Amino acid sequence: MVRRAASDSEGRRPTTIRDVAAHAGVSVATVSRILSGTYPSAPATRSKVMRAVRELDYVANANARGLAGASSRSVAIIVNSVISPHYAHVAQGVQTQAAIEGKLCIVGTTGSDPEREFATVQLMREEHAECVILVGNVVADDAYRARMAEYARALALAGSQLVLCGRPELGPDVPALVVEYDNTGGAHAITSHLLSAGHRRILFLGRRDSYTTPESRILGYRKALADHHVPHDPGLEVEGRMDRREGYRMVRERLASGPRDFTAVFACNDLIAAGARQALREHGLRVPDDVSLVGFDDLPPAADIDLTTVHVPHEELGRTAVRMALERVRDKSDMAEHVMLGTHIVIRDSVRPVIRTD
Amino acid sequence: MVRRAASDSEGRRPTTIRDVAAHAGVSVATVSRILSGTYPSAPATRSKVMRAVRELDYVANANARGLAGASSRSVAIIVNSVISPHYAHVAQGVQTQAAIEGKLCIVGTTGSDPEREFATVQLMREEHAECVILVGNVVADDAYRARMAEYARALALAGSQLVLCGRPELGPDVPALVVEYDNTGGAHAITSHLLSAGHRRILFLGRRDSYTTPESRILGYRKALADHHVPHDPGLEVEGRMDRREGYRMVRERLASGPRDFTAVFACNDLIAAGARQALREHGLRVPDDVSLVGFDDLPPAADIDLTTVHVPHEELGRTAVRMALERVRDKSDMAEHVMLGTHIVIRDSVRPVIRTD
DNA sequence: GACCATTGTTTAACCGTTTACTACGGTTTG
DNA sequence: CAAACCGTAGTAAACGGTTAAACAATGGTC
Repeated sequence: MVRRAASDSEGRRPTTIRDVAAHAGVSVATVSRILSGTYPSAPATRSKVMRAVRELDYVANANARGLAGASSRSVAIIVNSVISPHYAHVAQGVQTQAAIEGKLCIVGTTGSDPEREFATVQLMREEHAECVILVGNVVADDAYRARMAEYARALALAGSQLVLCGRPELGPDVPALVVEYDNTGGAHAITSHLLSAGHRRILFLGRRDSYTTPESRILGYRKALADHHVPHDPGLEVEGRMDRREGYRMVRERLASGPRDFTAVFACNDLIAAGARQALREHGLRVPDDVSLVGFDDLPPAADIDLTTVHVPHEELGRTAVRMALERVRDKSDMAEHVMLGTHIVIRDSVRPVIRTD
Repeated sequence: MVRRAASDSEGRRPTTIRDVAAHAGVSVATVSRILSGTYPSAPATRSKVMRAVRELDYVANANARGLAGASSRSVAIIVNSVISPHYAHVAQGVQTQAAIEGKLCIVGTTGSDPEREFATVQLMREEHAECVILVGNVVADDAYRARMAEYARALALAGSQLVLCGRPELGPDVPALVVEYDNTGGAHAITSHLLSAGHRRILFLGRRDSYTTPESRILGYRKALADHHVPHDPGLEVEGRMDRREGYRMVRERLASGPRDFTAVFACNDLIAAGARQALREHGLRVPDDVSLVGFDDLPPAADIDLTTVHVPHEELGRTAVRMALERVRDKSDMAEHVMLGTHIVIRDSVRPVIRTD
């Protein structure tokens, strides 16, 4: 079996604050106070202690520190997957802000499995993270909401704070912060952009009922149509998941099934747009000359394919989530509980005015 | 607004193991043992305890648990940036394996700043992570190596384990695991692929100076040339950073500066290849008809542009790093300390046999 | 009916910090 | 001149678990 007996496993055990105190000839409390810098101390004592720390290569034990009441130093973020650019960029923002605040970042992934999401939140609760940031869209049925609301309360009770990042709130009395971005507004703006260019039949790719993100985007699309008095044809809303392959599939199937009945495509995100673009090309249709194409997200690949799209402030989303949560936890102030960050369209070269053939 | 006033901030403090014990009518020790499942217990007691846990919504305090000697539950990973696909994929592997082993994952980012890297390792030491995985290439001068070697020793002393992932080892007596992949072999293979297609003048795009990854890739390139008895022209090795923009720049400048003197391009990674491809196209050169193009990494964008490239087992890299480190920490066995994962070329549609014009 | 092995539980000693209290010289102050 | 104050530093009690060792209950054996 494993021996971790004090005898052999480690010739020396790691240095503790006691060792430092002894080495510097002061008390443990003094060392603690000097290291946390939260107390006046005589310069002489201070330098004695610092020297001891250096000589013994001492680092504090985060567990002990956390136990003894000092607030934990960590921020938790839970995402579907680390390799999705969308989540990665939000995570980057979280990282950045966490680093600024001197915290470190615990990451959990769920693979889009609600059960794993719950389990991960629980883990973060064990870990006493200062806040738990849940990012990304999700199927939001009532059972889910109710259960997550419980978790939010449990976190609050433990002095932590749940943050919903890029997803709608759980309910009126749930102690959770919400940092959203304007999906509907962005979709409205970019649809209007197409409409202003004269497009009337705009294919929407990526409809998925009950997923919050595509749902609010499609709302913006419909509203823009209505505002421009363009009749809404539900047949133009194609259903599919939010990845490149699906974008390819949706357009390919659409083109195979009959004559082209649209002049522009609004892909629910840039990945879908990339796939759609490929399918269009393979069908001999050039973007933007033959078909206009827009996306949503403005992640790096969008620039690569000159895609006009909606910019989502991913990193700012992450940073804001951390900032708000920490202020909340620190001051217990009555700060905003719901923030909506703006989106705006980024015009590149994937839209052309429609040429009226009639 | 929400009231979180200090007075009632916590009407109840979070549940402790003592509360559970009282509620179940057993001792604290019994609860602890039943929860960690590391001790026989009567079914009746067990169910009493579990019920109490459920009723009180108890979760253990990770800090206390970590303090009391049970090994920590976390794995640390340090990367340059979360939004780089390369790192993201390795991180995904780390996440996956960590989840399997029931650990969670602390992530630190360095922004390629060695100083921040050191600081982050130190933080992970405080945090008592079971292992610290350092991923990505780095300028590896002697001073850096020596200092990192010290950190490796400090970690080992504390029962943790440094893992270098995708970078060369620090030195002979440094207690650090190394999980690499075969950069040189991959570069050799794909260069040979081009050579077999008849290409003789192959432009190499990437950085040469002291960064470990491009350095070992260029070595494979040169060796393949030598093996095929093709004269090596240093003028074909173009210098630039490892991103898309630079790939674009390098090719553009090259084409602007004189007649095209190459038939194929070996981009040091897929991003460079994507940029190069765009520059080629803008210059009226089609891939692969006019110019063959290969990359390195095999990340998703490569498939999008039909790029023949070298597959790097990113996720496996991460998984292996965690697996090895944990076995090491557990058994203190004399396992392999240095693993080299294989790479292989993935043939898509970006290479054509050269048409001899002479 | 005393003895023993087995099983299940409790007692108590840590783990390494933080943080009230407290102590103590030396100034001010009333 | 005693009292209040100030800046530092020490003492010791948490913090919430784990775990070795002690202990009680149980049933089987001679």
